[in-house]
Amino acid sequence: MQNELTLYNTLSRSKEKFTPINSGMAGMYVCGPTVYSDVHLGNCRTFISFDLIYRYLLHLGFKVRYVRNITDAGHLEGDRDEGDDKFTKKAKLEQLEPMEIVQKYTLGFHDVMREFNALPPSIEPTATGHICEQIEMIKEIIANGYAYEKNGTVYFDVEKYNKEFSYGQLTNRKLEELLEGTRELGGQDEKNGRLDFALWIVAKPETLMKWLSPWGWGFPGWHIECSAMSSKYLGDTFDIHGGGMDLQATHHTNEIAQSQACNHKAPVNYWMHTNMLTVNGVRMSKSAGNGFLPGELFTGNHALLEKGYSPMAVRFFMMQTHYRSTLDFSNEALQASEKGYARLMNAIKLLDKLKTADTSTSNIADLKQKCYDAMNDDFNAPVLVANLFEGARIINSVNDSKETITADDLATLKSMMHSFVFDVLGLKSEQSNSGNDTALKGVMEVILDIRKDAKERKDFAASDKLRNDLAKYKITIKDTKDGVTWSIEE
RNA sequence: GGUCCUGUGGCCGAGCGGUUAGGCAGAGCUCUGCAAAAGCUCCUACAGCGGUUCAAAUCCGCUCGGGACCUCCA
Repeated sequence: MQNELTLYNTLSRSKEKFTPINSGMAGMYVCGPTVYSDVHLGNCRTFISFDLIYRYLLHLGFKVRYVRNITDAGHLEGDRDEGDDKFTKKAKLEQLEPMEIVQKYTLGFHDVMREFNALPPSIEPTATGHICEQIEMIKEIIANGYAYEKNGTVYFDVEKYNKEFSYGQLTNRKLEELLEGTRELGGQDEKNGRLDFALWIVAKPETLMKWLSPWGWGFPGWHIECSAMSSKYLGDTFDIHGGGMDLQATHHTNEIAQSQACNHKAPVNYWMHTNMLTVNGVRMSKSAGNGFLPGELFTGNHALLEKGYSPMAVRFFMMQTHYRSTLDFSNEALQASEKGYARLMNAIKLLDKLKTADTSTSNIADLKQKCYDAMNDDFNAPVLVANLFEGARIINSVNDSKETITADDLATLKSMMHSFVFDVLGLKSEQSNSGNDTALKGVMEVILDIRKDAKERKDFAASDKLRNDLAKYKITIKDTKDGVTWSIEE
């Protein structure tokens, strides 16, 4: 669509024109959640950012295969490749089977994504469903000489790999620098090198989630699942790999090393990283204990929240910040978004009621182009939103007969507003269902009729009482030139 | 200690060499019985100090803040 899509590639640290491997198609892999606890809002931001990217690629007409995994195995608590995996630990805590933990939090994750109106990915593979692929990949890496086995655990040999490839390329660091920042190996460590990481981890007698491998019973290391599943579904080299910025230095660095060591090819053309959500300037994270659960945000049931915010208000809040900038949470900012979102949606509702004229006072084609320019510039949603507000302004002005619009321009404006707001930004109307209730509609008609009579008699005390009483039930009455309207606030 | 990012009006947040970003809040006006909504107008900022340039929020240097990663985290 008008001009080309560019995106910021972490590999080159610059914006690049997006050229897919296969014309008209796009393969995208995004690191999904580890389902051992509830997703917090910070996690959601990443997935909502990539939902925007997915939606825009679809809007541009790309045939997109979007793969987002579910990590449901392995993933140790520390960096020492020992102890329980996160699922076993949580299972013991909640007295459930590990797979019950997985099921519980996977369902919770899907519920939250649905609330945020995030499209489901094309494929959502699980680590436990791809143990064979991971074992095969590890075997290949060992065969190629980049990994070694010690007592049932397989380690990736980072220093050997670095002799031929650049291990720190994603974060622009040299191996010597990385080694300096790592602690010395303790006496009990069996790894050869300080930076070596586990591909496969030996099971202990009490380990609950384990599989039989050529190296005995064990479970996969965290990084190998993404390498195995991305190459299975998208090929040895694919277009876009995304994830949160916190995964860049370790997880994605190791993914590149694994895939390169296995397939002798760079796995990804464009690496995209989304920035963190912060609270009072500090990153929201599970370990910092400053995260909210989406449910707490919707209900307002949290010490930091003054009130509840609807999923769409929150989504809109996120869309007003670029995905590579940190987004700082605050009640004030969220309330501003809530109002701005309502303003935008109200304008869209007016689109169907506008009267057309022989001339247009605004350049709609130009505005539409600006929307594309914003999104083509590394998915700049905040600028898109600014342009959509310009659209809202035009709609309101035409509605007030302060400006005019031709039928053709109105059709363009309408399709532009709808496709960008609903399809690309992924917003949806939060109109209460009760508004469609025929009984309620009837009652409102009767009430408004009574009020109309009162107003005609200049009995404003009576008409105001009706309006104020209805307000208690969050029903808003507006007297406009063309008559009375009513709506229910969520 | 190392690798980076960042500091924009009351708040959030784009811009990254020459234009009013935008939203919210605030003030005034128009419309209205009033209210709400909407429109118009106003509030015109870029941490500090130097430098480059015809021109800097935007590039360079220094100073002072804030943050991330280097250890599990989206």
